Amino acid sequence: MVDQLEIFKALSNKSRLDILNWLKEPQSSFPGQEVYGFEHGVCVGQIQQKAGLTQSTVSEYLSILQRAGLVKSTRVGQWTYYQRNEETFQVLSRLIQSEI
Amino acid sequence: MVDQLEIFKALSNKSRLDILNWLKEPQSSFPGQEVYGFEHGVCVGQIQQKAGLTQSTVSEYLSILQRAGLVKSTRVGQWTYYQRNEETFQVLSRLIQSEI
DNA sequence: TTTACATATCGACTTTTCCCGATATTCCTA
DNA sequence: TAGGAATATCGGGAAAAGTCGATATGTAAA
Repeated sequence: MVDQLEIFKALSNKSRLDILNWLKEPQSSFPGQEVYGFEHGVCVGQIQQKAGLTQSTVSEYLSILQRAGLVKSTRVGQWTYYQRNEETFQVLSRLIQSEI
Repeated sequence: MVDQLEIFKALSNKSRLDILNWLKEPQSSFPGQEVYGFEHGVCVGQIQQKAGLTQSTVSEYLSILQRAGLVKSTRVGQWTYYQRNEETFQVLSRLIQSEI
């Protein structure tokens, strides 16, 4: 169950759009961070560094993206890895074509 | 030239989403208003009544939607008719599939 | 089991958005 | 060309979003 409005609000912020874009191709967006591995996505710290925002802000933004269904997270040890939830993007794309 | 961020901001409001939806099928969304004709879209007053917002707010919202490229307007006499700009919706849909 | 680190949450402040009433502009008609 | 109707713009108060620093929570390693 997707909430259009919540998705659009989540997408109404430059930094959050950037983050989603970086997560499209983690290896090229976060070079030299292979040490963390990318199987589960990218961890908060890496994103924070690249975004140039505080840790709390990035954590908050990732929650917003997750609540909207645009990303999903996996906890591995002390790290939380985030990756895109492509399904939602597909649903949204179709929604815009037919529903909105 | 579409500005993603501007589009998403325009879509981040319940009333504006409603308006876009009403404009999908003017005849069924605005019954009994055939007197105005629908060739050029729907005029501000009709939308205002249905939205239950003030005239100034609706006018403002329509400007926001227009700046984002989601609607286009035609002035006919003292009326300004608004209609959807379907092209932008198609572009946006594809953008979400491939770019964002 | 204490410590150190990664992330999440909280409280506060600033900026933006929402939405209104009042006023201005545009255009038609008498 | 004066008046009236439709729309646009302006100024402002309230609510929401953006963003931070400080603190709490969870997890791993010493």
